[in-house]
Amino acid sequence: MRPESRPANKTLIEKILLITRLCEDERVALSALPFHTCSLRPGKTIISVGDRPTSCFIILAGFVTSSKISGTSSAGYTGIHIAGDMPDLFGLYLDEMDIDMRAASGCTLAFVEHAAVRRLCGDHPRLNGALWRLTLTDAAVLREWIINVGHRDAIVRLAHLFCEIHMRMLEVGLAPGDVCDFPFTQAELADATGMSTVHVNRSLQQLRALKLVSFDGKKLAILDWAGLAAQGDFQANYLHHGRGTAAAHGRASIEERTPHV
Amino acid sequence: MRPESRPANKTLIEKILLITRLCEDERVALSALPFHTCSLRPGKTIISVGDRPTSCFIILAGFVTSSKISGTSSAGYTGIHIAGDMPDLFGLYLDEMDIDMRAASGCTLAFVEHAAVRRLCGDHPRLNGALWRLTLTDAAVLREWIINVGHRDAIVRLAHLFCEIHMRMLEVGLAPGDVCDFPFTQAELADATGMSTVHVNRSLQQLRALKLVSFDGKKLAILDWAGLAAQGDFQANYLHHGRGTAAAHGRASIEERTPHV
DNA sequence: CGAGTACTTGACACGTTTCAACATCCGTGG
DNA sequence: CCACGGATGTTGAAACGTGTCAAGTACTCG
Repeated sequence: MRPESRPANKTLIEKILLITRLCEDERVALSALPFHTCSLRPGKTIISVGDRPTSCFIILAGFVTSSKISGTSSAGYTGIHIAGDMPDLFGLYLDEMDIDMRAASGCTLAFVEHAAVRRLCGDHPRLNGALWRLTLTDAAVLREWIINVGHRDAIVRLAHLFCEIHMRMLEVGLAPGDVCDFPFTQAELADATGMSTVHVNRSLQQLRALKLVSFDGKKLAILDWAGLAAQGDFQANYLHHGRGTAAAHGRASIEERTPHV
Repeated sequence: MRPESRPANKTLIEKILLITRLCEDERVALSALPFHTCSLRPGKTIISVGDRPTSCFIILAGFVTSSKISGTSSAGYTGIHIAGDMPDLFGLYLDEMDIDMRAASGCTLAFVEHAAVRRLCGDHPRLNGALWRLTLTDAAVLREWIINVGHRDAIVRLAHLFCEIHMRMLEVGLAPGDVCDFPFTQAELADATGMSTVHVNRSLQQLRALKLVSFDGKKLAILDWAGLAAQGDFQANYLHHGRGTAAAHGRASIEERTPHV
């Protein structure tokens, strides 16, 4: 409730540093962002379809899921968000939320008022770009999910999901020794992959039998990265790691790309 | 090649007007954007995975598809883009393209250099916001596609796709009398919905038998909107029509949204 | 007119879902 | 401490939706 004073949005800064270089000025501005943290129990709803939030949040710890068709028995996840993510940043420019978001585990969030973010973006063009880019990499993950749930079959789907989560956890330093938290039930994996709980169970057993992963509903351990990536048809390019080129030196010019017909 | 002089980015302005109010200043700046148009034959590749474009394009006429796993026989569409869209705007901040884009029909595109767009965004904060918002509504469509291909069955999937395309065409004035162009083969619908060509054919026949749509590979006519929307589990909210509220008067405050646990 | 492309149809195979029963784990309260 | 109950995981058998294969038809364009 009351604005916290400790500089805990270090998490966001680190995340942004993954993709953009910041000057001192910009770091200071980021650190000065007013926010307040709060802790949520697993299962707690954060936002619902139709909401018009005036703030957005950074996940400091834990997991958050996005879903649609909440009414029905099966949820239909559109995304899984981990520490460092800012999953509802898109609310900054979208009128109404089109998804529900829930705390998939106990988690702590840092809320920032939209107004403050807008001010930040106005004052610091490169931070504006960095945040915009954050929403674009999220969109890139959405594209991959479309392929995953729509065009790959069960075992591949699951393997791919594990690869993605693990890779993203690695990126933010949360997967030491190829092990990371992943407190999801098989039913939740079913929601994330568009399969039935029973089939998730069976596919999991196959992945275990192949000695690719170990997963107990709490921790995810990758036993054989190359093998799992092969099994999961996983190429990490869509995650857009590394610093973006705001002043891109592209190789392909317009002429090369669009031969006139 | 040579910068065109006629003011044909009217299309983009109209699109942006759908979501944001512009002042005279901003309209002038938009109209002054240097661009050059080109026409493409159907099937022409526009961008490929790995490209690092230095410009982006607005679709002035025709249809463009985004896809992944291009190598394989079946394509795996991640999106269908129509006139007024700026489907690769995300390249402005993403290093490498993670999708392929093809002209699905003959189409004419207007290319704008990234540098020019960046300048525009720097000079006009509200245009910056409008373009950002464009990428966010695209992302909202991606979320819906995840649900569509992952959680709905064949007939519903197809019906939903038809609803979406038609609604978006309506939005930009290209579906007078509930009829719009939609020059796609059944094989392409299969790529877009993650089903086999044969099953697309059979599902189509069911939709026709229900007198919901008429579709001949060129034109799409909605015969019964309410019926089709029901059949397709379609709610238009995710398209985020109407003007966004950059200075949102939200009802839900942080306190309401996030009870402290 | 011929050839290629798109569409249509039928029969069959297969992956996945559903249902139902059972086992296991874990927190809670007696 | 143990007993209980609920949620989670596991297993089998059967039903169903969708994919695959293969043949055939209709259309379009040169």
